[in-house]
Amino acid sequence: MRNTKQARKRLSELEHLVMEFLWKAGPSSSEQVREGLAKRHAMKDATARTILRRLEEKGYATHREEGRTYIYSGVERAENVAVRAIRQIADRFWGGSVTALVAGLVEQEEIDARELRELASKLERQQERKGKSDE
Amino acid sequence: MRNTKQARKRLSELEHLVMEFLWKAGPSSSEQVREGLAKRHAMKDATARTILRRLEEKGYATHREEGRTYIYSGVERAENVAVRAIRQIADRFWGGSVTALVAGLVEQEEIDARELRELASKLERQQERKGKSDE
DNA sequence: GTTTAGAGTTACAACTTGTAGCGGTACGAT
DNA sequence: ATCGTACCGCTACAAGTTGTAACTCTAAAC
Repeated sequence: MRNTKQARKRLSELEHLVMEFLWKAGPSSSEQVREGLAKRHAMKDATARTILRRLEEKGYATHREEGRTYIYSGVERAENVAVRAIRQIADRFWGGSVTALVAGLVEQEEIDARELRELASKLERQQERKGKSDE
Repeated sequence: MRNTKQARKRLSELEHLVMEFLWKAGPSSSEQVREGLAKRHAMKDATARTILRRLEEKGYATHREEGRTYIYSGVERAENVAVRAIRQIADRFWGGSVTALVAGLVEQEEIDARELRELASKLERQQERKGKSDE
């Protein structure tokens, strides 16, 4: 089944919105998606179902059946998808170096160097704790 | 579909490739672009010109005329475009927080916490030096 | 039995993407 | 002056994507 490690297609604007909803709200029916997004983007039920189906075709979502209702959920955690996207940007603009990318973020003043250092220290401590308890 | 809101359109695969070339090689004629990308993506001259024209329409490139030749160049620095893309990802997946995004990168092991801290310290020192000399 | 919620199927116009031909024209060579 | 050539503008077009949804069918709810 030639479909294991596919390079996953891009999401359209609306598809993104729906995925965001799924990630935030958790497993949902098409109707819940439609209602949940009504304010940001109104659509008919059939439309919501089409988007969900396409997301499943593209490999971003799956569904299980609950009675006669389809409950959709994201296949991967949001972070994974996001990180893949970032990785692609790193590849394109910083020769694949995520470190360089972060440096770029600081340079462009998207994040403050001090804040970054504090964050890094915190994460480092967390990691150490985790490392110890893993032994 | 109506994409009335002009928040800069997305680049297609080939458009990306051409922009990368422009950024790396600097101002170039369509012919230079075509030749420069020949190995990665062969195309006829007319095709190269179409892509360049579209890039200009989308606001990513401009051209000046040199004799009867158009010399194209990127409107913004690559970093700006990249950072905008990252910002968008931060918006989508981390509620707009670039800090959270970086934390996510560490969590997903795209970058090591220690490495990040070292980078942050270095950048912080650089920033201080710069801050002082700016006075 | 009739209504109805929800799935499946099909459609379709607008837009995008990659690809390029054709025609005009200003230059440089003959 | 003439002619080939390098370049540009304009036009085209098939595939694919996107947003939007109607229409149909079926099983469950009254």
